[in-house]
Amino acid sequence: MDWEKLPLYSHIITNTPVSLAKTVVEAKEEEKRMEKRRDEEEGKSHVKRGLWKPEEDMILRSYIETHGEGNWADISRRSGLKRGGKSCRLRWKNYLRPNIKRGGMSPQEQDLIIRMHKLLGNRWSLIAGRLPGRTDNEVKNYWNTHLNKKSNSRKQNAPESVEAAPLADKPVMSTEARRSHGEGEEEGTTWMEETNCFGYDNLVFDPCFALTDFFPLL
DNA sequence: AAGAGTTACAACCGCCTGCGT
DNA sequence: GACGCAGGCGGTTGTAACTCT
Repeated sequence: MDWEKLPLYSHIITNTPVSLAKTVVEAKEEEKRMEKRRDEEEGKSHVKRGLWKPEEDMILRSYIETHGEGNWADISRRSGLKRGGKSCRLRWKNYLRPNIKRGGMSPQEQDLIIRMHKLLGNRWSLIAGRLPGRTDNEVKNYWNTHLNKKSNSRKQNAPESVEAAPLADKPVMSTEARRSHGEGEEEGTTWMEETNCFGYDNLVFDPCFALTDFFPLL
């Protein structure tokens, strides 16, 4: 139990006055603020923010290509980029990584996102994991800007849900897209494939797609 | 042409978890 | 068990690009 986060309760058990418990939290926050200010004054805090420049992308990409991923704080230090480790990781993961698919979502992808979201809620990384080349950030953004409205309007206008729509009406992936998603490379069928509960020939049914994705406690 | 409003998406922030010490 | 650190995640914000008036 983190008593510092529960000053109102901690004082009951430990006989610590509320004011004192609060002071501990406030003191820590003040300490953090002071430290930040000191860093800024000393010029230590020169972490760059905002949009990434092409030169920065190039540096990060070439560094990771030679040294590999992992230890992002180290990468940000050693590559000479004045970016935080987290920022480097995010930029690589969402933008620079190979096999990132950019551009608009296909109707299949859109529909899959809607269905997965219905099943999983805002578990963006899990949803993105079923969309090859798409990142959680991209899926999340796409949902917030496009599909959220769409799904709301569907709820209002159409009494029958997406699930109720006949599977035969669903668009089918192009041969090109199938190939790029590795169709024919796996042998055997999964439970998901057999039941084909999403109504697509491919896209989500990779061998790693387990029931535990939906029900992690199983 | 220009300013206001809207949209799309890149990036940041804070919290949580897992792991090593 | 406590602590610190790194990485991952979802929510939120910032901003460039676009559209409307």
